[in-house]
Amino acid sequence: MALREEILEVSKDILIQDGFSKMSMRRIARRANVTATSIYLYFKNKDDLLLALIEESINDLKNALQEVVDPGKDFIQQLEDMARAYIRFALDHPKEYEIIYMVRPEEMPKYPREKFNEVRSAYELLAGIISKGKEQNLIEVDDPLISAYTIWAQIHGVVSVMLNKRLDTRIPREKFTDQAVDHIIKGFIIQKTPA
Amino acid sequence: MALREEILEVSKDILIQDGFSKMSMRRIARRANVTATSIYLYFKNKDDLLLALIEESINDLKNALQEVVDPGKDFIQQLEDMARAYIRFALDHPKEYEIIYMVRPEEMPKYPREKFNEVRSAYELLAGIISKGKEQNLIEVDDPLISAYTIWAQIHGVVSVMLNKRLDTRIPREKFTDQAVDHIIKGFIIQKTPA
DNA sequence: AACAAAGGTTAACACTGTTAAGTAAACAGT
DNA sequence: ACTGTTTACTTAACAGTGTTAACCTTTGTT
Repeated sequence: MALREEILEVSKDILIQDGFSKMSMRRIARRANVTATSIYLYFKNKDDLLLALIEESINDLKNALQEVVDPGKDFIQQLEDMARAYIRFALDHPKEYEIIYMVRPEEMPKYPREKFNEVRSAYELLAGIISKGKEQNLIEVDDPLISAYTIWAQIHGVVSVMLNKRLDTRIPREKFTDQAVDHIIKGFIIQKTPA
Repeated sequence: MALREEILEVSKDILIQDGFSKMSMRRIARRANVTATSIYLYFKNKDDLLLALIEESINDLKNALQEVVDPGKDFIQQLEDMARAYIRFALDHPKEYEIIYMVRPEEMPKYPREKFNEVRSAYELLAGIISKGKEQNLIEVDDPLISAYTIWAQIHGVVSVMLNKRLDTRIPREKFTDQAVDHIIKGFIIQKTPA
């Protein structure tokens, strides 16, 4: 059973150091001092292995977010903290973040629905915060879950543009993230004092 | 020279119908009634071919956006039209949209910088609209280009969550996009009348 | 007629994911 | 102590991959 963990570790190393295209069964096996076929004793196929890696990464992200949650803080501050934690995680562990969104679902129809529930719990972390804001009438929200997804999606977009190096070189990263976070949050807040 | 176009067309067909993993040089060649090596007469390698496909898709997206631009319309309406046109394009041509963001830059360091300039022109389409809003003091903007990227990123995130089937099944797609567009735009607008 | 370029081809190399079949060691039951 | 079975792995093979070097034809030019 130790080999399973070894395979996961080696796979992740290769993925991070050498890139996705270099992550072949034989290469993984070689670095784990077994043959490629041994991997199939612990994973149904390559997709299944990839899935396990995705799961790990999702958990890491979830933990990074969980760490930053502080119910004592002001509501808007909480939203901002989470957004920034998310962005920081993605920029600090770009490969790990990429893994999460790497699966092209059309090519992986076997992707088990229930696996996504672990991501869901992260959404619900955010939805919880939003619900509180709603109670305090600080925020204009219909369904907190939808709002959580909306915020999530927007942040993911911001991050993904940066990770894919799609950002104009003339734009400083920090200014971009600052403005993005600012706008995303403002999109939800009820502004009581017009500028 | 006609073969080059034939290859592009066949490649796109395979990519859309059979998925990325099935898009092999030999399969493309077979369907174009040539041998795989012939492709190398027109494209340096597979990445180069993929790049050409990306370029095509970007242009299609750009055209879809261009169609919707109408300077006669109200500024906020223009923003919304563009956002909706973008989302519609992505949802109507998911594979084509995916192609645009398919490149994993780490694995494709040869990606020529200047190619991105064509995307840039699309950003500048958006930046132009934003500039007008700034002049009219309808919008709170520092640098229109940054804002254009921010909006773009947010919309991309929204779209990408849906395309990757990451959206909670309990959430109706339309409600999600409506709310997303609403919030993204509101994040930029100076609200004069608090609710 | 001779030469060169254009537009292809065949054969091969070193890889890929995956499967069927085999092996060798550890353990369990009688 | 002899079976039988399970566990953990290996070897060999299949069909496919991207890519290159070398080789043909056909076409056009001088």
